[in-house]
Amino acid sequence: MKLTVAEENYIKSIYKLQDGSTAVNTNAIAYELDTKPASVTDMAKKLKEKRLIDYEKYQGITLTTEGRKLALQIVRRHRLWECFLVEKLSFSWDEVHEIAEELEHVGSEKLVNRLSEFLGNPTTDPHGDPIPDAQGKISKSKQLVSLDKATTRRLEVAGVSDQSSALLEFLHAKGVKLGTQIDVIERYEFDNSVEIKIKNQPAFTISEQVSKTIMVKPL
Amino acid sequence: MKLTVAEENYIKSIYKLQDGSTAVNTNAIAYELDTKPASVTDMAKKLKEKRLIDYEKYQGITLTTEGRKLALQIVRRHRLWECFLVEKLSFSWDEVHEIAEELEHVGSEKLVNRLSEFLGNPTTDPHGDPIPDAQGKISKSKQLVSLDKATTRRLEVAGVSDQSSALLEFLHAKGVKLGTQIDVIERYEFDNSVEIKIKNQPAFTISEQVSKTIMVKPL
DNA sequence: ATTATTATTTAGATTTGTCTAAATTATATT
DNA sequence: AATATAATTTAGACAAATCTAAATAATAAT
Ligand SMILES: [Mn+2]
Ligand SMILES: [Mn+2]
Ligand SMILES: [Mn+2]
Ligand SMILES: [Mn+2]
Repeated sequence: MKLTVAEENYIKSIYKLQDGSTAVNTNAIAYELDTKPASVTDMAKKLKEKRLIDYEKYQGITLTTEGRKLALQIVRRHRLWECFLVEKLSFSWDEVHEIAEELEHVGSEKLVNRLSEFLGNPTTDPHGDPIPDAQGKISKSKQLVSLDKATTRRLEVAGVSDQSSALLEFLHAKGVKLGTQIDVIERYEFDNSVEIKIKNQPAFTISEQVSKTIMVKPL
Repeated sequence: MKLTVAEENYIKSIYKLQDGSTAVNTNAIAYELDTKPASVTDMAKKLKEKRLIDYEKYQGITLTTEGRKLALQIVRRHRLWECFLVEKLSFSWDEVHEIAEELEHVGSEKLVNRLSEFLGNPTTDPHGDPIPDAQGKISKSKQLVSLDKATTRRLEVAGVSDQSSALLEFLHAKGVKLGTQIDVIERYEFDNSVEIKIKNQPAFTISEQVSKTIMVKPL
C-alpha cells in the first residue's frame, strides 16, 4: 500500500501517541501535527477506509495491525536517517529531526535496508529511541526520566511518581497531564526550580520537589 | 522561495530540455514529466506568476535567471544523491535515478552541502553528468556520442551528424527528432544494427550507418 | 438534573495539481 | 489560398488536504 506524505505523517503520529493501547483522541493528533481537529476527523475517515486505523465517531483512534506495521516502517526510516545525519554528516542531534521528517517519506525498501547496513545496523537513534528492524521488530522504548534529571528542552509527560491528589490537582490546574508536551524554559540553580511552558499557555515555575515527581520522555 | 515538489519537477525538466537557449515547448515538458499538455499550461501560468519562467501564450517557455538558479540547485541535489547511492550504498547506476528523483526534494541547504563534503565534493554523477557547485556553477555537459557507441539504454537525441534530407526525412517519418527519447531494445552484432523504441510507438531497427549519424546523450 | 465547558464532527470553502473534451492558434500540405 | 494536421490553450471537473464556522456529543461542574 502506497501512502501519501500526509497519510504517513498521521500514521506515525498516531503510533507515537498510542502508547500501549489507549485510543488516541482527535485533539492530541491535531496538536502533534500542528493542524486542526477538523482535519484530523477528515483524515480519520480516509485511514479507516484504507483499514489502517480503527475509528468510530467520538471513540478515538487506534492503529490496525496493518497500520502499526506501516508506522514502524516510517519510524525505522526516520530514525535511520537521523543516525546518518549525526554519524556521517556531523549534524548535532537537535538539528536532525526536521530533516528526517522529510527523508522518512522516501519509500524505497532497498534504500532503507542499504542505509541500515551502511550505518552498521544501529538499534537506537541519536535521541536514544529504538530503531525497528526490517521486520518491524522494535525493542521496548527507553525508560522514563524525572523532569529534574531530563536533559532535553522539549519533553512529554509520561507519568507522575507521586500520586497524591494535592499534587495531581495542582498539575491538573496547570494543564499538565499524561501526554502533555512541555518546554523547559529555564532551570534555576539556586533552588533547582524549573520554568516550563505548555503550548498556548503562559510559562510557570515548578519546585524541585514537583519536578522530581514528573516522569518525562524527551521528544 | 520555497517550491512544491511538483514545481521543482517542472523547473528541473524545463532546465533539462532548454539546452542552450531554445524555448521549451509544452508537449516536450508533458512528455518528460509523463503528464498532459493542459497540465503544463496550467503550471506555466503559476511559474510565470512566481517569475521563474518567461512564458507567453504559444511562445514556449524559458527559465528566468532565478528559475535557472533554482533548477541548478535541484540538479545538484539529484546528482549528489545519485553519487551517494552508488558510492556509499552500492547501488548500480541504473537503479538510482528514481530514488534520487524523490531525495532531490529535501530542501535543506546544509544537508546538501554536508552531503557533498561527505562524498568528497564530486564533480560528476554516476552517469557522467556534471554536478553544479554550491554557487550553481556547472561545467559544460559531456560531449555527445553517436548512437552506435552509446552504452546506456535510454537516450535522448541531441543532434544528427549527417544533414542529408533523405536521412532527416527517414528519421522524421519514424518520429525521431531533436529531444526525442529513445530506448535501445537490442544491438545486433552481425550487422551492428540497433533496435530502438520511442514511447507510444512500435519498436524499429536502424542500420549501423544511421546509428553512426545520430548523436545522443544518455539519460 | 441542568448548565457550562470541552471535544469532536459536519458543512461548506479553498488551494494545488491534475484530468478530459472542446476550442483556438500555429504550422504544414496541397 | 484553402485545408489538413499538430500544438496549445481554455473550460469545466475532480481528488487530496486543508481551513473556518457552526452544530452536535461527551464530560465536568454546579
Ligand atoms: Mn514526515
Ligand atoms: Mn529521534
Ligand atoms: Mn523529483
Ligand atoms: Mn544522473
